[in-house]
Amino acid sequence: MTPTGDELVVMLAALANPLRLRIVARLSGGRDYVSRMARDIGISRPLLHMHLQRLEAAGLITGSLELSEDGKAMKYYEVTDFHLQLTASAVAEAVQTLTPDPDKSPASKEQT
Amino acid sequence: MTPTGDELVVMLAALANPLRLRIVARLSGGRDYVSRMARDIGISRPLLHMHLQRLEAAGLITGSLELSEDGKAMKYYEVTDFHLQLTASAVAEAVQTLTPDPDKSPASKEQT
DNA sequence: TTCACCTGAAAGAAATCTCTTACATGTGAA
DNA sequence: TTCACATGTAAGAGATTTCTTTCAGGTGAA
Repeated sequence: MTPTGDELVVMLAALANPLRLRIVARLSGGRDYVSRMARDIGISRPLLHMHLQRLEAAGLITGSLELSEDGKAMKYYEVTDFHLQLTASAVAEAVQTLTPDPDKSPASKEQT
Repeated sequence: MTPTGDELVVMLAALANPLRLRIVARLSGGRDYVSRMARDIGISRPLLHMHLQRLEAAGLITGSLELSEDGKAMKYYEVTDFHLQLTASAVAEAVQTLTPDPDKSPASKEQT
């Protein structure tokens, strides 16, 4: 349940944007489909699409393609109930499961 | 105490980076000064300097310039005890104190 | 003086993120 | 058929982030 270090980075990066925060805030009030949100928020649909993908990739929202009564395909998104606890020690723990950066490790310099 | 929407974005952006997470993790184990951390972590001092500034600007760490016994200037950093609660509704609340995006507001189109 | 340590900051390359415009798909109704 | 709605994706400009290299200052000790 606790995200790995890498997952945490993805989640934080997804939330570290005003527009995406607005999107999450909006969806926390109920599910909605792409085109309507784009109209309401006042941004282009492709742009919203991109932000939604980013949020979904982070596991913060989920989307499902549904058919409306009149037969149109609508993609509804809703928030997942994530809850992250961010403190220095929580970060310290998450870092342990962070993919090592091949470059910066102390590594023995012998034997390439 | 609860950060505004704008502050939250800055904090999240500061944490949304593997290297900066490592820095926070390290400082959570005790204060340290710049050059030593750079050596240990294995990155250049200017680069570390930049990341530290970013974390300090977000209020996650604080630095203080001190004089060591042998008279050298050392900049020590330590973590602040931040704790962020990240949930959809917390985001919804923070968004209310987000600086409005002049562009995307519904705004009356008359009278430029 | 020269060396080893500490600090800060500027310049530029490379990668990533954000956003717009444009194109292509499908449906039901007029 | 054409319109109004829905979906997705690709191409490119512009801004930001990340990182290296280079320069500048300071201290105490050899």
